[in-house]
Amino acid sequence: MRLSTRSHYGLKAMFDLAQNYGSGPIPLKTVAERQNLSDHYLEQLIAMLRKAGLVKSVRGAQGGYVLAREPSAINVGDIIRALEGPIAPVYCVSEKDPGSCDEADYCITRTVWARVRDGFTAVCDSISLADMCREAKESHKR
Amino acid sequence: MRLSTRSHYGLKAMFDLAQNYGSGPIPLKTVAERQNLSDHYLEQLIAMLRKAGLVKSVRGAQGGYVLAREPSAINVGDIIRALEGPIAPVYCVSEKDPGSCDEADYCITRTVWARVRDGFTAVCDSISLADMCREAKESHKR
DNA sequence: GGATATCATAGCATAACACTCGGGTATTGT
DNA sequence: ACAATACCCGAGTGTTATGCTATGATATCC
Repeated sequence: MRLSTRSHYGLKAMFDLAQNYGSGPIPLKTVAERQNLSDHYLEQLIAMLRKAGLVKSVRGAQGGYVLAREPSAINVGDIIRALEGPIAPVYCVSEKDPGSCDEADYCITRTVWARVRDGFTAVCDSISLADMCREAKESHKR
Repeated sequence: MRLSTRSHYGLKAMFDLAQNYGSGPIPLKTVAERQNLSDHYLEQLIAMLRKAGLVKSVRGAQGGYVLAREPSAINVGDIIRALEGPIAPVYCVSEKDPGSCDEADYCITRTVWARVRDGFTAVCDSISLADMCREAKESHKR
């Protein structure tokens, strides 16, 4: 099981924006430098996040990106879905468009994959950016 | 999030062997036909399962494959690991060889991926082939 | 010894991934 | 006005994984 680096980088970037939430728009270059990512590549990723309605952009000088909602209202699952598409361990149990499998009715393996998917999404949807910020604060104390 | 078809096909094949557990070795061609898979490709997959110690082979005429252990002692996680390698949403939290990330100590996103991984493995390791056989029997009643 | 199987390796077309590059457009401050 | 800043967009590219197919060798049973 593997996610692409899109999720990896995307979560880093979103976490960065969450930690700076309230300080106005943050230029992408700043995020890329802080998180040690290629800024050109990150641009493509943030475009996906913008189209998914997770971030808002402010163009021009002193512009940048801001979270579209409060950190507590954005969770890891949102980010993964925006960057990797609907969550599906195998195509026939895709979140979106269940996939047309003629064995769907009686296929036992299918129900297994559905449970695997649900276990995965349960975790992803239970962790918000706000949770991560809180955790970061606590780990910094020590 | 996506698994390759290896897991998809592999689970189907292993489930087939589980349902025929106790009837001696099953030739791969039979499994492939029943599960509607390319037998040549399945051969490669079962080789991986054999090397992982999940199935035993009997060569020659009247030969075939048998589960190496009882269906209750083989779970979905075993099969996925055999076919896809160690489970890791992102490289830095791989089950095997955690990956050398210099940010590992303080990286918050890393702890998130670890939780995602654990949620995933918890489900996979909780479903055995025996469970699937039982489920199949019950759904057949109806 | 022939039929039936597993075993092993190589090859190959397609697609996804992880970028880079080169521009264009909007906004701000001077 | 104009330059600097920063978002926006599409095309191109090397690498890797995927999902096969094909060919042949080896072992075992009857």
